[in-house]
Amino acid sequence: METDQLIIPKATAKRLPLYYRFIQNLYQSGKQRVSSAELSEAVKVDSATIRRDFSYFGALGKKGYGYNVQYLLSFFRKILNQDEITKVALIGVGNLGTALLKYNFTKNNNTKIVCAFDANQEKVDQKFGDITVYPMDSLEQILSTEEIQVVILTVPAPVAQLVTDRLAKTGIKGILNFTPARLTVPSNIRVHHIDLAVELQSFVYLIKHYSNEEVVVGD
Amino acid sequence: METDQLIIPKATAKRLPLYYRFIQNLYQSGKQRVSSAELSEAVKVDSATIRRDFSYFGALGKKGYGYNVQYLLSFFRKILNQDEITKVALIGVGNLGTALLKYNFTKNNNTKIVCAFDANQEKVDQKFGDITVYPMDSLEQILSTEEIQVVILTVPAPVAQLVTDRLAKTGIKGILNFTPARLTVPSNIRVHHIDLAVELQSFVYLIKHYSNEEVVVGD
DNA sequence: CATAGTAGGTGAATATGTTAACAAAAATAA
DNA sequence: TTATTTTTGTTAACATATTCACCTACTATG
Repeated sequence: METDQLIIPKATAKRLPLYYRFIQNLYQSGKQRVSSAELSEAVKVDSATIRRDFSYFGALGKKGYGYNVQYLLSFFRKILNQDEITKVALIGVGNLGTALLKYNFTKNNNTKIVCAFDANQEKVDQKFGDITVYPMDSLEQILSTEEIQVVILTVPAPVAQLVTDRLAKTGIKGILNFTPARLTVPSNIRVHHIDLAVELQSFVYLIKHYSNEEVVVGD
Repeated sequence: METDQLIIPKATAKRLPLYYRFIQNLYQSGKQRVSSAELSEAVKVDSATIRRDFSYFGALGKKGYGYNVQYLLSFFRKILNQDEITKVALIGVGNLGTALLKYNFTKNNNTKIVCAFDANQEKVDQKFGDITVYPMDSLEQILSTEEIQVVILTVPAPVAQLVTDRLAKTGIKGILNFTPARLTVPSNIRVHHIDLAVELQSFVYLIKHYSNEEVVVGD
């Protein structure tokens, strides 16, 4: 919440959860130490990039040895706020929304979808595990009482901006937008687009127009 | 398919489908011309970036006028191969897989999921529109006869690499990987990861650690 | 036809990200 | 202990991407 003094490059920040997950696996499998080379093999990120990423947080490893798995794990847990769960709401319980509700984000993760909203009366009051679907009327009220900061938006594209305008008046900090709409938001709200059609289409473009110089993994 | 002479920066390539979709909207709404500033407002990409992106394809616009919508549209249609549909297969008809099957990619899009696969006998032979679910046994055979080049992978993480190894022996060119597994593939196959848990978690990290210097949209 | 205004294309500056290469330090082996 | 190997952390080179700022060409107007 506090404006951190230590600013990590965005590209690095995006890889942190990936590192965290893999370090967890290592720990669970009983491994004591790991080198940047091994990690690289597993997460498909260049080992120099991994060392550079880690080095933003100081000297986490030991020369000639590598990184201590348990130490790394506890360090990343702190960095990624794993102890404090971030509450998330999901708006739009359609096909994708439902899939995300059933997706167990909390596993290996500090985020949890705690409530959902839908305009369709038939979907209201449905339950997905311990998540209840509420009517759109109650949006502002519940977001406020639940103190929700992040919203996953999976509504139909034509209403995306309308819903966003309502969200803009709440205490929301970020919108993870799965709709194709490019949202207009006030500057205190951050938007991250995951546009599945664009992802698929640009992937196809890449495949058709670039000879395989090299295996490209990740973004 | 041919090793294109004209190589566009990857960052630009990823934005092309976005531009295309918006130009389509403009065209359908009867607009004749558009400036990079207007486009910028709509797709939330800096206008200079848009002009630079377009300029890789030559001079598409006219100074003092902007871009002709119809011309842009037909140009991008060609660029993005909109006339030839790319066949896609989906493997793993779980929650997310099902959502993607119901997602109408073909609308505004040159890609179509033509078949699906699942290991669960109960899901085999189900129909989603005109898409049939086949058993995993028939994977290689159907991918080959359907001449499929791109696969969407939505299987459970523990079997992702196993399925990938089978895919590696087919004529597949690309895997759109929605599983958390980081796949090992031969160099003739391209992988693009969309890791929803990582996306959510790194988004939360961003929100918590970066003061809102500016609204950040997109990747 | 002249003039004011608009808006694309692009060189140059800046910003961001990745990677090779290597010195230093620690681990390991002999 | 000493030599050898391993592996980090980091400098410097490189690669990619974004943005500014401006020139130029065209449009629109009177």
